[in-house]
Amino acid sequence: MPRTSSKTTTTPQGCTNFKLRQLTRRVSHHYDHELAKTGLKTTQYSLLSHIVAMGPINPGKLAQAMTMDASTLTRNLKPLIDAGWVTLEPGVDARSRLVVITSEGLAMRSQAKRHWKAAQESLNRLLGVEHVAALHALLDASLDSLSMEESGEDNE
Amino acid sequence: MPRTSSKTTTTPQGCTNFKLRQLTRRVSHHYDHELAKTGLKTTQYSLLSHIVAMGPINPGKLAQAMTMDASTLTRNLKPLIDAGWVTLEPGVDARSRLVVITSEGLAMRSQAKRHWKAAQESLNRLLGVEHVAALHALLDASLDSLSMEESGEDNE
DNA sequence: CTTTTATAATTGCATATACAATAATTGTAG
DNA sequence: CTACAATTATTGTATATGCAATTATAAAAG
Repeated sequence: MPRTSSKTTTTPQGCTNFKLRQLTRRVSHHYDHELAKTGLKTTQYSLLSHIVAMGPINPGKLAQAMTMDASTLTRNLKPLIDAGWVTLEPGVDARSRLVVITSEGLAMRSQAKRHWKAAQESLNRLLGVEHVAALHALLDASLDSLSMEESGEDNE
Repeated sequence: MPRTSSKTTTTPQGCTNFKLRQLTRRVSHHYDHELAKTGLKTTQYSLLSHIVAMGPINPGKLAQAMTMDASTLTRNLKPLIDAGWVTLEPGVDARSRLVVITSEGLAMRSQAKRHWKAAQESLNRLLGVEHVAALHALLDASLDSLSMEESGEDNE
């Protein structure tokens, strides 16, 4: 007879990567709809927030903290610099730099934060706060597990 | 006294969108590392798989099924067409088209599937199968909830 | 039959993303 | 001090992503 045990029958179906990308598309759409009122993309809001929180910081460090490639960060900064929300200052070296928020950047982020909050709260309502909390926990745990990996697989 | 109830204290912290994008970057990196051996990006593998599964299909329908903008699909098809894995055939109308897999496309997808499987299984090991199953369930449920929304907010 | 409206896909524009290669600088071995 | 190695950021190239506008066709209205 077919196995009907209550445990260990949980082989994941489908592709984790596709599911993640698919949901990311929808969720980004949700936030963007709200943040559009400020002229910021959701990705730009995240970047701006990290700069505010992590203060003057090297591009490399910031990229690492946000889990993105350094070259991606360089390019994502450009619209923010062009808009005058952020500046690139000299660092301790002649090779290193410092990403610095401007007062306009602070004002923009403060305004955008209200819209972000609205988007987050309406998402909480749509999915249920418990659901979102559980999702956050799984996402954070997954990220941690994958960060371990990266450090310890130089076996060649 | 501060509230210490075991329930309803679960207000989600942080930004769902950022967490999703962050994990998506890492997970895509994981799959890409494995799929690179085939010359396919993970996104291309997903697209190819959907075309195989959904047979000759209109671009619009395919985009909808994959939760992506039609214009995104148009452009994502280009590399696959250039590589000869897919063709664009005339549809029932002179305006509609059909996305069709080629024999080379089938062969490529079959080869790539092995690498996808390896990537998925190593992810399962890294995160734990129970963990991945739970994540899938949450991602699927979230997507469903957000799909409802879209249909029913035409109040103007 | 012509004008208007709806449908299907694509193109223009802008951003997001990363790998490989490069530039610029600093550090180190000899 | 100089040749080589390591560090930090950027640029070249290619794909991923979506909104707004456009093209092309079909359907509906009059």
